[in-house]
Amino acid sequence: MNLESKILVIVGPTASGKSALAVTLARRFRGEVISADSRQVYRGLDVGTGKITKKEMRGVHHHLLDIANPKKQFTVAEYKKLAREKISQIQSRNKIPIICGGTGLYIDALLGNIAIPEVPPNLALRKKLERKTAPELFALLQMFDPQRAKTIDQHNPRRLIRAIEIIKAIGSVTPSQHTNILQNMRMIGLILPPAELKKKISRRLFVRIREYKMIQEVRELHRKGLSWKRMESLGLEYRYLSRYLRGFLTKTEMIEKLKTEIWRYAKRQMVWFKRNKEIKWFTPKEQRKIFSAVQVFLCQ
RNA sequence: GCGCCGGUCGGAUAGCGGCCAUUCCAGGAGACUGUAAAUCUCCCGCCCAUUGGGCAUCGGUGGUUCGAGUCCACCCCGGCGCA
Repeated sequence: MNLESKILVIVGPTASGKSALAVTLARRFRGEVISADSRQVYRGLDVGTGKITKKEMRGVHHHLLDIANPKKQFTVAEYKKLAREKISQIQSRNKIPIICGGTGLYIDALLGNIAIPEVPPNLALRKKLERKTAPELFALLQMFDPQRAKTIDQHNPRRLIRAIEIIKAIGSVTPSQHTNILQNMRMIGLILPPAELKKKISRRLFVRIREYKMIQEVRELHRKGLSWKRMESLGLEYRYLSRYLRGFLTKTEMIEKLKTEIWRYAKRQMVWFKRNKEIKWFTPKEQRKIFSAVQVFLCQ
């Protein structure tokens, strides 16, 4: 096995310290970081997404940040394509790609654990289907593709619509299979006790709000034409800050709501990552252990 | 002191004599085939069980009634009004 083909992946819930670890590992083992974050891809979403700053990068190259217009929807498929390109570019420079992020779907798609049908979103169709109720959509799906209907969540309109969209384009939803799995990679997960993570989340939120930058950022995004509706769909900070700016929530309500919502998000991330048995878990403080794990992996 | 209103699962709330005590928030467990920070599901009084079953419970104590969270009396607590 040659060193160039190895890939490092860092995952974990929000506020667990992934970005800092990625920088440290990149500096130590000659790596470049590829972000795996569905919100940090957007330009202008900085404070709210906790995007790493130039200074924090400490000279390490970072990829797939600020590559998309927030007014337009970025998708997993684009992510996978771009990230695969970045991986080979980095490897051709004889460096180690370090994939780092909290978006489980993006990481699994990139690694090849989830197959993504080659069917782009069909906005017109979606708009039409959105008027239907979940039972109606499910009935349609049962008619078109009974196979897929068996495994889908029949209460989830978004999934049902996507399935129908695929069927309209290519006839049926092919059974999911592992495709093109990336070899030679090591997954490192950062985890800390719930109480500690909660505390970190609150503290970080408090700082971002106190320094006023986050509220300014959201106000500015809206001034530049990012609709409130779009903010809602971006979730968390953008959703609740926009509700605050529109006067639906007081500042205190907004902060409380955000704290609990971010915590719930962190739990969802954990649920996703926990089922991946390849991830080796560490606490952020176990840096030495992480170093030696990486060392061993790179030398084998 | 008098009058009015209210006291229901951690918080808020529905319930106007009988059928499973409702809904929201918070809490917990999960799902995930191009929106994934999104979207969706389940649990959330106690005990046992595989479906299910058993026992509680609506501030307190009595009462009316075949039957009471719901009606009555008194008491306790909170709010408002009048003194």
